[in-house]
Amino acid sequence: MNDDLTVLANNVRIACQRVSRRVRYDSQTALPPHMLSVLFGISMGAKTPGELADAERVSAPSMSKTIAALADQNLVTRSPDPNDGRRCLLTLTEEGKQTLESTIASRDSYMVQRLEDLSPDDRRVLQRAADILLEAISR
Amino acid sequence: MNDDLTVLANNVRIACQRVSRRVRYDSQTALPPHMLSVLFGISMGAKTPGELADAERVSAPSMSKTIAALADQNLVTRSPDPNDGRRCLLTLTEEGKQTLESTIASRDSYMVQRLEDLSPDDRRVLQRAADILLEAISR
DNA sequence: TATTGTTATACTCTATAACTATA
DNA sequence: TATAGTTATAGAGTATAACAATA
Repeated sequence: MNDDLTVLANNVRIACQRVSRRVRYDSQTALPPHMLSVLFGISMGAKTPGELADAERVSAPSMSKTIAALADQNLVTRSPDPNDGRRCLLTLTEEGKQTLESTIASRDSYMVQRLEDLSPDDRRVLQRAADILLEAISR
Repeated sequence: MNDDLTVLANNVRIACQRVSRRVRYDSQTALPPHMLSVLFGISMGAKTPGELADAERVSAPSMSKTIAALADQNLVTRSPDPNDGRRCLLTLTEEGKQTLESTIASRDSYMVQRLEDLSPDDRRVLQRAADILLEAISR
């Protein structure tokens, strides 16, 4: 039917997965991935454990445990929701923000090293590709 | 210093990680990721548990266990290396090949759906970007 | 003696089931 | 009665340490 598109899809998928893997493996992380994802989720606006469990596709008890661990390390604060006593509201501590920032910086620094020898033209291609991909997977 | 490059690196990284995540979450997989990685590793030429442990950045005992599980499910065969009695040589069974193929097909099918509405121009951009990225991370 | 792979044991992350508190 | 979150318990996956077999 449409083999060209399948080939493209495969190439794009492989490239994205390899980049992700290298970023994960080769850059410094102070925390395991599931904890970082939660910090990132909160920084992106998630407020409750339930929201985060849905977003991370993880069970509610798993998220409880992860959040408890983050709270133990003083990276996240839990406070009761004044409007709904069943809920709790999550915020990043200063330490949590810093941990997240330094992880992002380390990952970006890895990517910068990979991209710094590219021509201006190649950089434009990558920037456009990033935009196209984010648009394509958000539809 | 070079903020433009940092911004580009961040955008590219985010796009790749989101694509990877969506592929993992939204496509059908018959096996957990670590098992699939091993099947893929063997299909790409890895021959021994040690090679795979290095490639996957996993301990030797973990790899032993994963391979044992794959052998139990008749997806991989272990046979003694005739030239070195300490080693064992791994091969995919027919069932292992099929499992890998169907997973790849499912992932590519997910990507095809995401990309099928793109213009020819956008597709060219993605193809070039995939090439650029693979080259950049292999240096 | 060094290397390849496995077994023994323990820790982490995850899940389902059961529980508490609130709506 | 339903919902948000936690606690109890168990099942994967991983790691380090100790071991067996071969180089």
